[in-house]
Amino acid sequence: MAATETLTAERILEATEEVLRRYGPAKATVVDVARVLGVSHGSVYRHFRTKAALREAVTERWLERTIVALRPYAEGREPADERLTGWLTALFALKRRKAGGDPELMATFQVLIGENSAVVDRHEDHLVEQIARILADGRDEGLFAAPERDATATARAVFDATDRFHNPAHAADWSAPDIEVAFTAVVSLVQRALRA
Amino acid sequence: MAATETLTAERILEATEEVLRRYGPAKATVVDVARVLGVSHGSVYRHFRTKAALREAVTERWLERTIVALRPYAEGREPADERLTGWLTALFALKRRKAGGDPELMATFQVLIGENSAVVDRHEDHLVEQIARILADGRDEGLFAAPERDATATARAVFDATDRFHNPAHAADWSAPDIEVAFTAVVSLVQRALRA
DNA sequence: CGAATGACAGATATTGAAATCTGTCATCGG
DNA sequence: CCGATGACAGATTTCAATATCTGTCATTCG
Repeated sequence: MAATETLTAERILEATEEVLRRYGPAKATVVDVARVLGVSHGSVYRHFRTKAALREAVTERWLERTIVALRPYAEGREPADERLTGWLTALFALKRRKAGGDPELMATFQVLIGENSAVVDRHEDHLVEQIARILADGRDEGLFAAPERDATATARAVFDATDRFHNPAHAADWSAPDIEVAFTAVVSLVQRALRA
Repeated sequence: MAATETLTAERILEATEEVLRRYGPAKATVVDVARVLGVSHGSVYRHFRTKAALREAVTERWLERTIVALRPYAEGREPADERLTGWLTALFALKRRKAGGDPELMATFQVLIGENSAVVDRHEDHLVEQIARILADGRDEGLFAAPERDATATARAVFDATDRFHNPAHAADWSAPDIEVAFTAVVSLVQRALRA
């Protein structure tokens, strides 16, 4: 293949993603990754100590994309209530599109998530921080009531309350006919709870 | 064993539950059930058309117990907001005790739930109806605002918002140290949303 | 006569031998 | 000198032969 290019962690991660896509989490091997790159599997171990570390890095990269996609809502200048609904809707749409568009890839992703709970915990903290930022802005704008405790705790509650609409564990439910209705109902419940 | 007693659907269900407990969902067979009862497996098929129907019946029985345990809250005479918190807390405690006390049994239960989504859907409808009843009482008492749509839709939103604290898919999270805090935060979010 | 049995066919699960994979490391080549 | 290689040991997975299970039904038993 492109044996001329130097072997970087980045290129290995891309190849790993491709192998995971093609063979799924059960059959994707380090040897497969090396084959895609046209190198020996020993070379892969120069950049990643174990297969688990490699898969963890892929998981991290994958989750990072969600953070980036949601940043516009977290950092926007619109009224906080609109940004919150926008953020929640965007997150749901993102996950749902991924789950609906390629169920196998979603299943793969779910396996990786299950393997890397520490990475997922950090990712959730990032998401909750984005919500907390919207809540803090909302309080400053007088749209949201001042939280009883800190904004992060309330943000976590909002994240937990909408769990059914972003946690991949529920992906199977997202093709139900009335899922949109259920989502809208929970979002307006949350909005009512926050309103000043 | 007690070959003198007549073979009833009830006795078969008890035996099936025991076999599921002992061997788990993967290894529990109709032959095992028959062995526990001291009959031939053909006799079991006189009462249940298939193994799937037998497992479905066990699942239904299992879920029914939750409905019964929560009825006092659904039908109590205390103020509706207290009843709602009580109901949600009782449901969480029930599931959590089951998950924490016997993780293997919980895993078995989860497999059965996955196999019988129709039964689970009906069960959820019952639970939502219990919440709806509390909400309707709360509206009559002037504690809760009149719902924008019907009480059942709002009840479903409350059920969905607390999903993380009763859906067995999240059982693994329930031993986290701050799960109580997270639960309390979501419940007070919900209460704030409902308040008149 | 109606409930229970057990032999049976096809489907599913188990098992253990063979193949593949993971992770290491002495060696190679630019 | 430094990244890449490939042989290797132990762990894991695959595969096909074997055993068990599901669901039916003709027959038995009380």
